[in-house]
Amino acid sequence: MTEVLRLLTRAQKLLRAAADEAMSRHGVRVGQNLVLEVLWETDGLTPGELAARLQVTTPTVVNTATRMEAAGLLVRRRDPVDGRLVRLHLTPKARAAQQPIAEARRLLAEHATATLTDEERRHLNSALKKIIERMTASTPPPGPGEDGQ
Amino acid sequence: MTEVLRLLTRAQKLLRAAADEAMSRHGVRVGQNLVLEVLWETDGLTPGELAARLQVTTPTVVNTATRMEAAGLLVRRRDPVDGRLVRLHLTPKARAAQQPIAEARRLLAEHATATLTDEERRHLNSALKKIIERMTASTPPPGPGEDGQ
DNA sequence: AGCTGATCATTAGCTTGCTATCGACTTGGA
DNA sequence: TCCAAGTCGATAGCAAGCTAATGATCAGCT
Repeated sequence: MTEVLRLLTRAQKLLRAAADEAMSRHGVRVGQNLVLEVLWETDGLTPGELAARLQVTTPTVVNTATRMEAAGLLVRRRDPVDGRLVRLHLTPKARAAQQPIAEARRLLAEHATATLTDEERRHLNSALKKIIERMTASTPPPGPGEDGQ
Repeated sequence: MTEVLRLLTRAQKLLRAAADEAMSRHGVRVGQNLVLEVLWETDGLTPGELAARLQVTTPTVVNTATRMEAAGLLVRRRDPVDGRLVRLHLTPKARAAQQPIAEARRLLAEHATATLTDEERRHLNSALKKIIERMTASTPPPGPGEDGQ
């Protein structure tokens, strides 16, 4: 019964490691990749906005942004209107990486699911969505004695 | 196409967070839980053996073991025959936690997949297994231009 | 017996997540 | 106008993963 937890953990770890290796060939680590994907779409977001979109805490984005700034992938600019805000802007270097990184990610997904049929892929996606919905909806932690039925 | 990567990451993160919260109620963090599950079965393993079973690197086990030792969950004992080896032995405290922790894990898995049919669960498990097999078998990183067909 | 190479665990240092706290800035009410 | 409360980003510190380098011990060969 708890098998699915182990399988999910293992699969995700393998995929993450493969993604990190692939991204690293383009000078981007696996966590930074997600920030890039959002900023490619909408440049100049604040750390808080980014965190909300990535479903991650603000400190995580702040730290990642610091590393990316050091790597020359983005710059911080203070918002001229509201001095509390910081806006994250991609550099040309980050834009240049868009194509190859998106392609690498596509290839990885294709490779990982290469032995699945289209139907199996659909089933997998829908099952994961159900789990996600179940875990986010009200999030009642299953304590001993109560059953989230 | 890359949707499945996002879904897997998100689902695993939600499950890990829920597991961490549940385990923490019994004085065990989510990474330590895995060490416990192996040592409940086979006490006195070395860090290297544990790492191999958990599919994790030795330093990860060493660091986790240090935290668990500080938490009073296990003790290190030098192997009397081979002085290079360290054997990890669970304390009574760790054994006492076995029942509730295993139960919490079972409840979590049940809760997470509560909205899936038995068939969907089987499909999910088999799809994850296929992905794991695909990613471990020879592990050809999909570089640009070549296709792991 | 003694040295060399292999095999362990450990340490150092990194990324990526988290929570809790701090400091700066804005805003609304007195 | 000015102070209090709220809202941001940044920092500190922890867990858990990784790689690379260190250090201790064992084993095999001369």
